[in-house]
Amino acid sequence: MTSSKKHKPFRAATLSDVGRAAGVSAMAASAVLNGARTSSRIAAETRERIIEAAAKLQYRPNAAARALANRRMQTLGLAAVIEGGELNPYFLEVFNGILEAAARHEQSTTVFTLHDWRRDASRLPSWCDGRIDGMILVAPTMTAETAKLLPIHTPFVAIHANVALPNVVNIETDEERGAYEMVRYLVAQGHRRILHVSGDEGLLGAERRLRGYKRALTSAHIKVDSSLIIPASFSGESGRNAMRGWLKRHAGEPLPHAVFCVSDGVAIGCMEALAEVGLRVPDDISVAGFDDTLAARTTVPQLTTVRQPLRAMGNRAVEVMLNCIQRQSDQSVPSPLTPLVFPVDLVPRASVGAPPAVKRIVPSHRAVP
Amino acid sequence: MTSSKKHKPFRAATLSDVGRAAGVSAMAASAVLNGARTSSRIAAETRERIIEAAAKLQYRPNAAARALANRRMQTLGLAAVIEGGELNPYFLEVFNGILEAAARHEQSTTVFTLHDWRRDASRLPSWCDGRIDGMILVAPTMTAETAKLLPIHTPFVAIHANVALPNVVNIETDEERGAYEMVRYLVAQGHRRILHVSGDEGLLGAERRLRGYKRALTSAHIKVDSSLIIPASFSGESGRNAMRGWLKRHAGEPLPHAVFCVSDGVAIGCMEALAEVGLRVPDDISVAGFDDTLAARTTVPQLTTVRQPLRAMGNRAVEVMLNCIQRQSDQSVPSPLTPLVFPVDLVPRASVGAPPAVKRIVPSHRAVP
DNA sequence: CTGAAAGCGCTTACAG
DNA sequence: CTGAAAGCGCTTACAG
Repeated sequence: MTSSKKHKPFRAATLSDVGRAAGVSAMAASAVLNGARTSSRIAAETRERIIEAAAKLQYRPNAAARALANRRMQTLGLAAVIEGGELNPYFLEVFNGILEAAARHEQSTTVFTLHDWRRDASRLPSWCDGRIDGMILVAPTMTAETAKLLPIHTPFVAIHANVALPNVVNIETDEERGAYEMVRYLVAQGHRRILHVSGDEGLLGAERRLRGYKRALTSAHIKVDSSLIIPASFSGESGRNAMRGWLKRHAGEPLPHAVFCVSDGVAIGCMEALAEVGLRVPDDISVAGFDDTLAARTTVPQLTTVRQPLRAMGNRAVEVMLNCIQRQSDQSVPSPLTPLVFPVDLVPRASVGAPPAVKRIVPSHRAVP
Repeated sequence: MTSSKKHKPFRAATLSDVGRAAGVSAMAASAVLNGARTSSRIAAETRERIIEAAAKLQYRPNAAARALANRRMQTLGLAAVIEGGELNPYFLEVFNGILEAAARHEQSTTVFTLHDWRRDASRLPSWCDGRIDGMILVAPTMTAETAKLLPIHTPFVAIHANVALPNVVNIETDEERGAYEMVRYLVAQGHRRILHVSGDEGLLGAERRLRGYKRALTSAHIKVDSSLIIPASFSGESGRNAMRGWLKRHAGEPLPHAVFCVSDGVAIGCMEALAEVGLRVPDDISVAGFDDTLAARTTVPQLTTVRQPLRAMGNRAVEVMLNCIQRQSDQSVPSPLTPLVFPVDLVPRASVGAPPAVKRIVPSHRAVP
């Protein structure tokens, strides 16, 4: 193989290549092509030549070189648990919001997956090695102590942390109120025996939802019955199992009028378990979820749920993050805008009807847009 | 503020810092900490000191600097349309497979979202600027011409491309066989009048499924009746409209025994249209889908469908990609392992029963785990 | 076994 | 208005 024909991998054009092609130095090219500020210093005619040369060579500034010089990768990290046999629509919606806002601000988004927060939180620091400028934690389950070990150079924003994390901007929702309003709504439809399929104990979200459930019952003068509170985790499978288990243990006893589930995923699992034994929703039993993920609209019947503005929260996480990053180099930049606690909304759909005992003609429910 | 107290942003430790702390040069530190090959050259005692210093300083090699020197970012790009109802579960499963394999190979995954392939495919080149080492396209819908414009420096792998893309490794499934087997299965249940609600014309997936449908009928000596093939796109809404339209146009005529839909979304739309006119699935008419998305298990009855090994395909995409990247610098590396066409599986659930005319006692269908 | 040098491709002062 | 220089933090030959 001769030297001139050597089959070395093609390389992308660099600033020097562009400069050479345009008969100027690399930094003149830099000023025109990348430098926002200094670009005006270059003569209009030189400018033209440089831009032309860049187009011809398909010049694209090398991200790694840029990052090294600027100490900014223009990339946001996103750490989450996204697996579990069941698909995780919660994640998808938050994710959409983050990607959307990141793209709007011309940031890339790099996704890091954990199998389990407790076990894998220790891996977070290793990802803060210059490949991202900040890290958004989605539904992290970690102790405040662990959070203190996060590298100081990297800003962190958490959405739905299980506890308020130190050194981290926490973004959350008013889950207790969401649960409260859902249960009040069920009561208003005539339900009194309301089963709650709960989330993992110790998770802030699960506890807030449980608190809302209890408070709503109490305020409606319905006694909280602990046999109507069954544990699950946030997965569809656990919801299915929890519902199956309850049905088995309470065979022959009266059904609950309604089931309020800690999440849509759990609610869908419940609906599967109910379908297995031939129970129709909402004719025989009503089911409600929480989150208003995409899946809530794909079930038949569609799921009554509590909407969290997941997308907007993802958006906000990015904006807060960008703000933190800016402040690293420029302390005069003002702090993130409040509120970081987002309100929630009840979304009535077809999975909740009147209880069988008090069946009556009800207007057909329709999806709220 | 005195100079010594200047509040400049903390910086992560560099190799020089580590070298200084250990009393050696930066490249000695580099050899020990990052260089796999040269590391043996360093005296064991020096080694120790360096490792200790690195630990104390929490040294982490800067990814951007490394990428610049190595021309490898250790990051894979992933381009997909992830919004819009139907596609999401599909995407999530592929995504999981990709993230899983990428993490196993210590690659980051950066996600790029498109609103629409035709419009946004032109943005792909701008992302190939050194921030990723290769790009995986998920369900791209682009012309072969557009694919030719993709930068030559970056390897591309596509999962479920709408047409075989040039300069791209294409990973697909045997959709024709999936459709074939589904229709054979319907025939085996006693169905002969089988309606096919098809997908967008020109999409490879839709055409393959249609071909499988026709081939199965022919092989069962059932004449293909073009009035039993109706067009839709891949959305639930189009399925609902297609089914409604057919029912209206063919009022008074005999119903099909079964409906084979091009996707689960379309099948769900069909089920809604059938429910509207009081037809029960599967008692009056059977319905089958394709994809085995989350939604397939949430309908009542659960949907008989065809499963594609999306997760495994995501895995394979990463492995093929890594192989391509290696071959860029080392041409002696062997080519990707076949096969790149994945088999599919029939998933029988409750939405398919016997046709009304040949109704007989059938064992109760249950969900396949 | 260890260090000084050059380079990856960019940017940011600093000279002319 | 434009260019030569130094540096971002690493790696890879090349000397000692």
